[in-house]
Amino acid sequence: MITVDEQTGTVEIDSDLRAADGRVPGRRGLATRQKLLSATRELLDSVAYRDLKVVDIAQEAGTSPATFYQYFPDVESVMLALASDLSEAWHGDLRKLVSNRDWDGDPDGSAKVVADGMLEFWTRHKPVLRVLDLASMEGDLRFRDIRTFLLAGATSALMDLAAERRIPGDPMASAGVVVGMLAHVANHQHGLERWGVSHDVLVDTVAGIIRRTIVGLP
Amino acid sequence: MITVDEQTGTVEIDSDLRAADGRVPGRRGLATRQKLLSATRELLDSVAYRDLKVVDIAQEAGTSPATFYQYFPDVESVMLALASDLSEAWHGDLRKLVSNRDWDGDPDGSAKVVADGMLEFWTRHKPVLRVLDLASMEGDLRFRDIRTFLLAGATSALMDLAAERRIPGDPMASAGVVVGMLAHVANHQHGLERWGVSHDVLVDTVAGIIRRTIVGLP
DNA sequence: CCCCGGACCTGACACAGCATCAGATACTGG
DNA sequence: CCAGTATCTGATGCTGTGTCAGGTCCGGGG
Repeated sequence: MITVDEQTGTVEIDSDLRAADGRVPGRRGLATRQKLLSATRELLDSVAYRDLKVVDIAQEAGTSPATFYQYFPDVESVMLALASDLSEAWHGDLRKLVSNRDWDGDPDGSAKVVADGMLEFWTRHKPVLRVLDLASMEGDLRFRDIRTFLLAGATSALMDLAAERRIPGDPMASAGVVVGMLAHVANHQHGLERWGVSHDVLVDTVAGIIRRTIVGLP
Repeated sequence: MITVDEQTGTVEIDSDLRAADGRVPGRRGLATRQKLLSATRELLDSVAYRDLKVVDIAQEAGTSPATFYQYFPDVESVMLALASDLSEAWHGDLRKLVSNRDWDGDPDGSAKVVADGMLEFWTRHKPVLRVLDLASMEGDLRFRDIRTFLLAGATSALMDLAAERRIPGDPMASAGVVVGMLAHVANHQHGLERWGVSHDVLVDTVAGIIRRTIVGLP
């Protein structure tokens, strides 16, 4: 459920939030909840997920651990909320990144825009996304569903593209693998750069794979 | 092996393992250490990395937490050891998986064997590898170096292949992206299967990408 | 303006897991 | 069989978790 408040511009996802005691939080409470979410995102830039503690999140948010437990049962749930918000917010944009392109007129340029856009998105939200990835791999269905939803738009758009063009091989598999590749490359960009691969070369390489796998050669 | 003691700043060049008190472990001690490593690997099949506790590892290994600390300073170090062992053991085999192929005579078959082999390897060692991946992403240099070493053989073999064949684009980037793709696909195989992509179709799709990116089309 | 009731926050606490060490136990060579 | 050393662990202080009762804040009715 997504609600948009026209006056404040606030986007509220999941309208039936509850505090630990069953209360429906008001304005002040939601602000605190938001501070906890931001604090978590902030900390995740510098501390490993494994070392992320409730105490630290509370302190970063300028509140106490007890307050934390008013809004989340544990750290994992904060991650779930962060991932869920991200997913709701970007699902559509990622789809558009693929579908709003002129694939017939400029296939190479389109592939490059998609590659660059995905890498940019993944890099910007890396801390949350790598936890989302880990939890999905570990078999947590809640995280996996969120991940699936986040990527579903882009994946199905790529799939349609591949199907339309009668590319040899399974369109679903091709789209899934390409999206996965984008995610992985973004996550390990730093590692690749250490091997002397610049950002631009990376984008070109990935764009080339998209081009050949999804669009096909002329 | 080179070890740097963070606290004293001592650089120790010594292939021998040391217990917490500086002793060189004997047969019995090494067996205990090994039991702790196995217990950790075992537990990682079913519990999330974040929830992996020293107490549980000790219990699974049939010993006490105090003993754990004789051999490892913390859980992260066990992971480091597991990842390092894996890397040493498979570095060469992964290289051979790529280089011992008849790329001229049977490029499609070769690509498929590489795809299948990599996926199989990754799947078999998934619990350790996904932690290795996460820690690398989080910027931990010790893990990143291990990951780099593990993949260096296969990557450079693919790179040579791409360079020999004068494939358009940067060979290093192509090889790195392909290896990353393999890793990612293996990790998220279960998720892709849920979208109705079978293992065989996945192997074919990935093999196709290797074929087109590294070997080129006839 | 004050005061009241509910929304919100937190100090205090009991308990789990971390990390260390001194002393007990088990193995091995002689 | 004993001495000596390798190995193990119970006891312990400390950090972080999760809960609750009671305190603080705030907006609306009198």
